[in-house]
Amino acid sequence: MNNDSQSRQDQVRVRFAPSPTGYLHLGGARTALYNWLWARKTGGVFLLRIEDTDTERSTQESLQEILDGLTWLGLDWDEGPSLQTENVPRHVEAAEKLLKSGHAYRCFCTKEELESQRAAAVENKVAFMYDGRCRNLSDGEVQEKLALGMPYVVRFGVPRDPSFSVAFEDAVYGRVEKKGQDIEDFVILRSDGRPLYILSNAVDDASDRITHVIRGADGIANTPKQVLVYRALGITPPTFAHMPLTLDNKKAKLSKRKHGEVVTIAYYRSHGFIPWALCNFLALLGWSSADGKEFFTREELVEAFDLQRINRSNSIFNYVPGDAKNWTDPKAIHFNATYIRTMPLEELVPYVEEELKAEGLWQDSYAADERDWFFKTLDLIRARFHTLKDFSTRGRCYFSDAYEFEEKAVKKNLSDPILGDLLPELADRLEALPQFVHDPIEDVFRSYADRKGVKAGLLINAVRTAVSGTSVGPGLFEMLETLGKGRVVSRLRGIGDRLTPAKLENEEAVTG
RNA sequence: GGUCCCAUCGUCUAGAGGCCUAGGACACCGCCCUCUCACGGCGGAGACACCGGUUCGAAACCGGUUGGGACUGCCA
Repeated sequence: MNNDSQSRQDQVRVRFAPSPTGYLHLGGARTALYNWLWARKTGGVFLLRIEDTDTERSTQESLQEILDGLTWLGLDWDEGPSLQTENVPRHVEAAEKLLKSGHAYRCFCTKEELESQRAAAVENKVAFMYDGRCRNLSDGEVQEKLALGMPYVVRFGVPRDPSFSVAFEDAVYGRVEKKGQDIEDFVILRSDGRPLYILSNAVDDASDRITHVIRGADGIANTPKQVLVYRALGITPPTFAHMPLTLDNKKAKLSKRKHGEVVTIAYYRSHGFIPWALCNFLALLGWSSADGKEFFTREELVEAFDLQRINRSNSIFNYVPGDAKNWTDPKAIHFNATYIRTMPLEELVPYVEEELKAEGLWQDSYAADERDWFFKTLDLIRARFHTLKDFSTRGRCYFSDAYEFEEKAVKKNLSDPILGDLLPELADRLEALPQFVHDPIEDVFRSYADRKGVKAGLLINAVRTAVSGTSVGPGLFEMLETLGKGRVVSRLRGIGDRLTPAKLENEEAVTG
């Protein structure tokens, strides 16, 4: 019992706190992942808090997409999602407390005044920082302005002792210290009374009893301000762990506006990624395991993950626009392909089922009478696939007779005129086989090639293209066995009109 | 402009002063395997940004330079 309450007190509590103003993107997912990993590793709690205080930009669709994305990735949360807007009264209360304790003050400067000051500073290339003029207003002056109904914001009054500085120990970056004189008297409450991020975030982290704030390094700059808020409120700040940012190949921030859908999680879902493959890839952007291992099951990654092994330098998401083969970071594709190729079949099957259903290629028998055939087929074809999409595109010929013929493949493998005579005869011989399995099929090909004085390769490649439409794929004899006698024979017999340009012309002449 | 952070192959990274003529992964190239394409195996090319200092010894520590990034909102 005692132990329980003790451990509850020490229990790690982390959160993912996105603002629902856009899509769940790679950076956000990685932040969520690191938090989730830390919670799972420590037996802690992972909570989800939606920071929707920017009411102008927050949308329901965005929130839904974030939730869907996290669910798809398998990053389950233990508490929430809570909405930050519901906590606004608590934030305002904190601001009032700070006002009373003298840590904050009312500032009556208008936006316009500040903006012109800022513009002038930029023009003169000098640092702009609010000069704190309202800080020295007497009680009488404040009352007077309030009586006049003048709008005001609430600013945090940073101690102005020249020797004052704030410091915190970052779990990734080490000690971070900032001089008080380099910190502006920042706004914590807008003139309409709504709280701002620095305040809300700190107050919510405190009331959510967050122990570790794991977030992007872009948050490091305002962490000293938040530490100031915590202290003024008499709260012990959480441990901060800032993770390096992920940038594009020009070292610019990843954004949907600039890079398009490729930075959104939804894109990977719709383009045939295994969710865990994406997580595994993302984990390695800014973190590495001590033993150099790269592929992890969830359990293994939870076990191996450690805040201390998070990098300090930004990483680059190696996406090159316009590269058809590498439509996203090549290493991400490699991870996905490796998962597809090596994961337990029973785990892969549901993903493929979903894909085939979406493309109208699914048969209920695949889960019943033909289950064994289905598993065997997936096992045969998955080795060459990069995404789940490949099962419905490149793998189409295994599930449907309506597969495409690649022009290049037809030209390469079906252009020899002799095939017009060979293929139908070969079909007859295959049809006559009592056992339509690998070795007998191969015997038919080899002996028929011998008899006709052609290379077996000619027949093999021609048949591959005839039954699948492409020039690449698994070993032909296993492929034919999987396809089954009926399909193979009918496809070979139906191939006539695709055979040679000469033959095509003849047929046209006859018809015309 | 100011404050802060970062700096190893094209990319992700290992590296806590001698284990480094710098290791792994992806991508690339070659060879092998082979009915094609993958997989796999073997091999190749490919990096410590620069300059100083500390030290017997520096990729590692210190300083500077350069480069990059973050922040600099009554956004989050």
